Amino acid sequence: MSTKPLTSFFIEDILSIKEKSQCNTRWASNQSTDGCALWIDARSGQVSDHFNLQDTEFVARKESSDRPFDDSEAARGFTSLGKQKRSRAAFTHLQVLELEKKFNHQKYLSAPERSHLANTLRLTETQVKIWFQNRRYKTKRKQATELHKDTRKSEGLGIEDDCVRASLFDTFYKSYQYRPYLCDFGGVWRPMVW
DNA sequence: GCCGTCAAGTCGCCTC
DNA sequence: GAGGCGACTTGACGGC
Repeated sequence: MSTKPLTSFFIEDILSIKEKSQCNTRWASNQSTDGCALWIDARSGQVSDHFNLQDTEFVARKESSDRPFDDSEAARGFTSLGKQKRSRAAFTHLQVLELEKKFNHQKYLSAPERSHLANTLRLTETQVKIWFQNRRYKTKRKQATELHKDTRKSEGLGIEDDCVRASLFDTFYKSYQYRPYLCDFGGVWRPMVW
């Protein structure tokens, strides 16, 4: 594998990817304009070979090589009790990046959009669906935590508007839950202000 | 060893 | 009844 010096451009990208995705720090990627990507060891600062985005096998080989793999039962996906081990797919940084980009643009996908994204990222439609489901729930939980913090901060100061607004949003959210495609938040996902 | 993260599993609900 | 949703829970994994 050839290596190239790390430019400041890539350092910035690695930092932003690390902050955004909170994935492990070993590999970060940057898509270049010619549809290829550079894979960078974030610890050593070395850049790997240029490879085409379609070559996801490269990614799989690279990531699986990070872990020792032997012929034991565990390596074949079985526990000592003979039960099949549950697998946990780790999406590549590039996949997460694209999913995040799409999520920032729209919080719900139609079936064709999901299918297209799944094909583009070489994931299954179910994986894309579950990723969006989990991502929405994560966002909601984060918002709830922050609201709870704000509420505690403003307690006793007569600041109740936010709570009223949150309550209205909650009502809207519940009615919107099963009709997700009827509403477009216009890019930024936040509580609606009536 | 504990803890946080995250993909996937489960359950109950809703729409069509 | 199928398929999608939110609201959890579970289990694998990595960081400390």
